[in-house]
Parts: sequence; structure tokens; C-alpha cells
Amino acid sequence: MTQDICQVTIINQQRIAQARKQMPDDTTLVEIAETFKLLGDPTRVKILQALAVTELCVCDLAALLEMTSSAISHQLRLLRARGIVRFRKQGKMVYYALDDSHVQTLVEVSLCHVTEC
Amino acid sequence: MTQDICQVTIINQQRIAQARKQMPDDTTLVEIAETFKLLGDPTRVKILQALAVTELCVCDLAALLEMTSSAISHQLRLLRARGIVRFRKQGKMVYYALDDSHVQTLVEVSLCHVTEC
DNA sequence: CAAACATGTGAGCAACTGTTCAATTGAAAG
DNA sequence: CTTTCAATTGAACAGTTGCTCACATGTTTG
Repeated sequence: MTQDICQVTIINQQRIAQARKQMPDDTTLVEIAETFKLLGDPTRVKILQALAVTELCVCDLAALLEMTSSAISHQLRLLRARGIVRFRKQGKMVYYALDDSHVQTLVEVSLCHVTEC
Repeated sequence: MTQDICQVTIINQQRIAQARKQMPDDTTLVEIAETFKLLGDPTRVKILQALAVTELCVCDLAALLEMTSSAISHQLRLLRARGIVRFRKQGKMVYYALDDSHVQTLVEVSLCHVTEC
């Protein structure tokens, strides 16, 4: 037996209508959530912070974060898929860099948020 | 057998040192990730978007998002724990509202990001 | 008081996530 | 060509997440 959605008063129904009117469409909301989800992992945040300073190869990132390059590579794959980082091959190495100013802004605002600045 | 962290060249070690120097401390990075993780769910993004428009009770949110009030309540609990929303009791009902301007900024930037504005 | 109702909460469960491990690819060096 | 090494990839596995369901709490109303 599923729980029924409750009945609301007339006043609140107006508020609901107002909120619904200003709500972005579902696809947009899901994309927003997916963007945040991508930033919602310590490893990926560290990668982005590092790449905000300088271009680095997978190997460098692995050394910096003290993780296996496999783990880093898996995360870079996700960031690449979203167009957040770009890469450039140089021999055996692959250098990664940030490729999205919005994301950098997001991280900065968030940093400001947690450090109460 | 764990995979060894690779040896990097001198040049890249300097870059790593540079990146490490500018890297916020680990606690801060984890908190940033946790903030983003909290925003990284469609249900919670919808709740925040709705509350950005107007104060709403759990019941209203459940009706607006077409979900059970239990599910909404679980999510509000997380948002409350992070101080992102505040609430006010009025009889049986509990009205929720946004309580964090940074978060609203984050959602706005992200909306701008996904809509290419 | 009892009934009705909005909300909160804990257990359980299916789906997802991040890492490890093993194997592969591709480029540089012997 | 063979070896070496950076990077990638897929499978597997443990840990996490978001929802449902059942129940508890607290408030209003009869």
C-alpha cells in the first residue's frame, strides 16, 4: 500500500503553482544535479584544484594525490565525459587541464562557502 | 600486490610541489565535496529550487515533486544537517525555507552552466 | 479522551559509486 | 623486435545512497 500524497490547503496550492511555474524543466534539473554529483567526490575535487594551478599528467596527479594512476584515470574519464577537463597527448604521457570556467567558479564559491569567507 | 606510484620527472615534481602548495587542506576539500554531493541529487535540487521561490511545508513539497512526504522528509533532514534550509513549525505543519545564500549562488551558476547562458 | 493528520525515523533493499586488480593499448628506448 | 612504462579499461567488490514501508511522535479537532 503506497502512502498517499497529502491534500494541501488552497493557499499552499497557490504557492505550489508559483513554485512549479518558476521551476526549470526536469531535464535541466537532472543535469544540474549531475554536474554537482561530479563535483561531489573528494578525489575529483582534488584533481580539479590541482589542474586549476597547472597542467598535469595522470602520473603527476597520482603522485600528488597518493593514489594509483588507475583510480585517477577512472575519475578523469568522468570529468572528460562532461567536458570539464581536456587532455593533450605527449608521447606516453597524457596531460590534463581544466576546460570549463563555470566549474572553476563553482569550486571557488564552494571553497568560499566552507571557509566562511 | 598494489600498483606502485610511478616515478615522475624533475620538471613535473616542481609542478606537483606548486600544486600541493596551493591546495587547500584535506578537511576543506572533503567539505567542498560533501557540499557538492548534497547538491548532486535531482530531488534535493528540486527542493532547493522550490524553496528559492517560496517557503513550503513538507506536504507542499511532496505534492509539487509528486513524491511521498517520507522521501521528502529524509532529504530535508540532510539539507537541515548542513544548514542549507531552516524550518519553522506551525501547528502540525513544518515550513521550510532556504538558509544559505552561497548555495543559491551555486545552483544559479550551475543552471547557467547547463543552459549555456 | 480518541481520531485524524503532518512529519520524522529506522530497517531493509535495490541501485549506484569508487577503488583495486588484472589485462590491454600504444609509444619510446634498448 | 622486445622491453618498458604511462595510460586506459573491464570485472569485481565493498561501501554508500535514496526510496519504500511500517511505525512513532506530536498537534489539532471532535
